[in-house]
Amino acid sequence: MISKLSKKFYSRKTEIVAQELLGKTLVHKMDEGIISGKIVETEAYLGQRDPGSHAYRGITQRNRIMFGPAGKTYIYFVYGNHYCFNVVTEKDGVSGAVLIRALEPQEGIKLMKKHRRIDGPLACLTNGPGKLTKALGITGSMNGADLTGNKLFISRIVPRKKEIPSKDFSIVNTGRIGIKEGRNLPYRYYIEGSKFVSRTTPIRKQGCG
DNA sequence: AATCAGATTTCCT
DNA sequence: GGAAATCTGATTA
Repeated sequence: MISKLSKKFYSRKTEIVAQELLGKTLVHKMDEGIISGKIVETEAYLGQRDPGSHAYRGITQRNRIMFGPAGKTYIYFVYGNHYCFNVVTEKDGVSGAVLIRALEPQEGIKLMKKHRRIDGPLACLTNGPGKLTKALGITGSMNGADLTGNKLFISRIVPRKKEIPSKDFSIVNTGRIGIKEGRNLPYRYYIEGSKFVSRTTPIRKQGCG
């Protein structure tokens, strides 16, 4: 049984949501077909207390979604080339978001390869924040979209009675990647041993390119 | 394996 | 003007 995560799930502390998103499935239903992947790596970006967060210096045109109600997407453009996909957390009026950094491809692998325009190993398709948005067909026009809708959402497997618990992995907690301020704060989480985490992971070097 | 330019938007010192 | 929550392809050893 599959169940979509509710607004209530997202309306909690950012660090909690970041950890609980691990193992859940991000789904994008497009005209071309369904694309989905298991979330294996996340980072928490807090509000005014967190120097690594876009929300650190208060509300701006770009980051205003982070201050609104939970369960929306916050998508921004970085380094002139890439989109990063976040989910908004916390109560309405409190800023916070979780960056999805890596997925393990599930459905629609052919479409992912088409979007990425590569035909390499599976582990190289969605192992980074810029890569996964491209593979799933997520663009800036979806900024602020509601994750409780039917096109783009996150779901969890609800185990039937007596089945294995849905969380059968350990979480590794480290500092965040790609930022200068607040880099040492322990707000990055990933599934121990996953081969699909982003390339700047000490776990192993990936020959992706 | 390591380093680096280039893509080029949004926000700030 | 310069840095930023990144990735690719080229160049150097």
